[in-house]
Amino acid sequence: MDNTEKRRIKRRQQLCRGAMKIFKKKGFSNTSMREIANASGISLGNLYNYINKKEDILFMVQEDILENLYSIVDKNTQDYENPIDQLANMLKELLKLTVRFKQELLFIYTESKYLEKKYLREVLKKEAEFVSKFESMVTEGVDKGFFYCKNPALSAKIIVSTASLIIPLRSWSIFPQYSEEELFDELITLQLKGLGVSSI
Amino acid sequence: MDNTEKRRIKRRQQLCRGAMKIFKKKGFSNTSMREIANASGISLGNLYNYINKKEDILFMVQEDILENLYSIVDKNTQDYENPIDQLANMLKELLKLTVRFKQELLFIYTESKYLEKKYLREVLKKEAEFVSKFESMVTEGVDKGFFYCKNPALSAKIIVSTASLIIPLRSWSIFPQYSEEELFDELITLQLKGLGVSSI
Amino acid sequence: MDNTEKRRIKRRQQLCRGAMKIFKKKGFSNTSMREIANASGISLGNLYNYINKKEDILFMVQEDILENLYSIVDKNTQDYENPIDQLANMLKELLKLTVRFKQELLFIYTESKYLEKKYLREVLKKEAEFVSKFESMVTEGVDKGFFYCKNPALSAKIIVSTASLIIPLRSWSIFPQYSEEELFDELITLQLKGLGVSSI
Amino acid sequence: MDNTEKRRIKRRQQLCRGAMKIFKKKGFSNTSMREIANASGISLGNLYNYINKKEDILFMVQEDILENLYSIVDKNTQDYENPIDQLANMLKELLKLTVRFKQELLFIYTESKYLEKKYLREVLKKEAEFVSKFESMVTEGVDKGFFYCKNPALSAKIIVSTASLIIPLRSWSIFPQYSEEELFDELITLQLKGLGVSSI
DNA sequence: AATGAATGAGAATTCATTCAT
DNA sequence: CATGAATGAATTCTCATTCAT
Repeated sequence: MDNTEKRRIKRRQQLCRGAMKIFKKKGFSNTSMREIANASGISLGNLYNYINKKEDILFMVQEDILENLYSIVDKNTQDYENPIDQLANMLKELLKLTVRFKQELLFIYTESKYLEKKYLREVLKKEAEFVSKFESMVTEGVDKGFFYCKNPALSAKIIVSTASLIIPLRSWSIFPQYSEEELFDELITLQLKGLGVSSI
Repeated sequence: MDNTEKRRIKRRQQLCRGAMKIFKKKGFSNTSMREIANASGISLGNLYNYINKKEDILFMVQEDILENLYSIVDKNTQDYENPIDQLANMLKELLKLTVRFKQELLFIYTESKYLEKKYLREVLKKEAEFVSKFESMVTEGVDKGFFYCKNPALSAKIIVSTASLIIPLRSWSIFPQYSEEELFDELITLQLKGLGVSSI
Repeated sequence: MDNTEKRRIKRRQQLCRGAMKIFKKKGFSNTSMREIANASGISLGNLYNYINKKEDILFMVQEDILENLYSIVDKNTQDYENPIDQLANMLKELLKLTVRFKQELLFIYTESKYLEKKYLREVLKKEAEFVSKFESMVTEGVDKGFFYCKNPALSAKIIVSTASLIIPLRSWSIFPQYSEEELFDELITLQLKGLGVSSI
Repeated sequence: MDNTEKRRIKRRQQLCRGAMKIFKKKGFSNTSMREIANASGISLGNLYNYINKKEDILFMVQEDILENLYSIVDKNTQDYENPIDQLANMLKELLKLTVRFKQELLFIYTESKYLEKKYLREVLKKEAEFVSKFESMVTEGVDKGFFYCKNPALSAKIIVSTASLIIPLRSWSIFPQYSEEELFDELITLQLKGLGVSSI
């Protein structure tokens, strides 16, 4: 990797981290390039050596978040013999991550619409890859007789969607009335029972 | 009702309908007052006889959507003797509505952050009222022995959140691979089984 | 006087009094027609039955103030045998009035520039008439040997200008350090001595 | 001084000079930012790199005028042994300057009301400093027996106010009937006699 | 005469992007 | 590559004036 490439990567990270800090507070549309420049420590003019237009930053930031997030999921997921434990564990890890990345995920959910087609497709693809892991897990569990449901792939989609969306989008309705632990337990139990797991 | 009041109501509706048409395409922040004026057939200057600032329109539109939506839910919901049928029916109606109001709901989920505190509280209150209906339904079902779960109110929140969010936010991942009917069935089955309903 | 005329006069007064209330606070340019309408109790549309354009109000108000002011001066001025007493008395009355009408006079001084030529000439004429009273008084006093100065008319102009301008425009520099009475005395003494009056 | 600072100073001057040109004709409130930009040769957007809001220009212009004016007064004022000559000289210089800066001074007198508190205080402080020079001059003259009056500081305020205000605000009543020279002489004589100076 | 809704031009200000240094 | 001044189009909002009732 030559120096040019190193710098590009460093700048890219500065940019993503700086931009996200402001995006959390003000959203993408209401954040000015000047604010992004200040927050990322890159001068306004220099920014444009690394992007072509403001929207590029939106994509970079979302990509950065998802890469970061999914790499953590991968790292934290253990292999269990039992598909039930496996799914329960993955759901719990996912939920814990949605707590940690609540704002970032909300940002992705609410600002993806400003991505141009090309970029949106890439983001959706990244998410679809992640979902497919759950699909195979559920399908396998069904095949092995641990789970029961009519349409395993569809059920997996529903379950992973629920776990991904609920905290970023509905935490206001759940916390502080309930604790994180309560929510995790209730949600995982609900899903597993939904898949026909009788006693947990 | 005097003429002034009549006109206010008519204008308000023009405004909500016109604004929403553009908001769907471009989001709130990227829609200009001029566009809203054109789309609603009210002149730019006259707009400000009915609102104080742009943000007021965001609130009016969201209020208009939710009132409309919840009034339809109420109208379509039948009373069943059996809490299981009752919940299944309400979930199905809700899901059907989230299909019909997919864009409007997405709009609410993604643009609420631009509401000022005062307005946001009102919108959240409206949503909370709706959720509470599910809560009493599930609680009742548990009391009567039809459902089983650890925390009925929390389960209800999870279920209604799932049904509300999944189509507006995840339809891209589900359709066109699966049909609406398939999704409805799978989702409702999953939730009911999650609540301990054995055979459906 | 028919009813139409009576109403015009009543409206004119409502308008002047109402408008001035706001002008004092915000100046002419920063006061909107709507504010003037509200303050004067005349509806926005109806205003335009009595004026042609906003500037007309500026003229009406200034005329109203000056008429009011000069009529009070006339009423309060007594006739003295002695030109010295006469001048001293008139100066004192004038100064007292500039205290009472401080804001109105400041308004005239600072906003006359927005009058169109035609109107400005009328206002200046009204003021010139008033000044000419001082001129004849000083001239007479010089003729009778009570005052001495090179150019009586010019001296009179200077003296009346001083007395008219100082409080509306310089009160911030004089009060609260000095009392009104102190200022009146010092100023009148200064002017009379300036006119060669030896002992006062 | 670095380039940035140099540019700021140059821009500031462009801005003051350009803005004043328009302000003279139309007053502050009726001058648009676009006109100011055009008159000063700075693009509309770039203006806002040097100010925060329109009102800042009002302050900058007034500061610029006063600094300019008072620096000329200082330069032109000679030191005389005799307080009488000294005061006469300063009054004459001041009057000459009020002729030269007639419009600028009128602008300050009539538009200060649009300054925010913070700025207004600064302008008034600048003026007060200037007035205080006259105060010490008169006080000294009284102490040394050249002048006589009850309250020297107050008399000084009256005299300097008269000399400052009369031409900017009353030239229409004096010229062209009288020449500048006539006015200067009459006014100075009047004030000195007012201070008890017997023969001039 | 009286009302206030309606109009659209114009106001101040912001902002993504470019460009000279 | 790095800087931040410069641009001018676009934004939200206001306002004098008109007009239908």
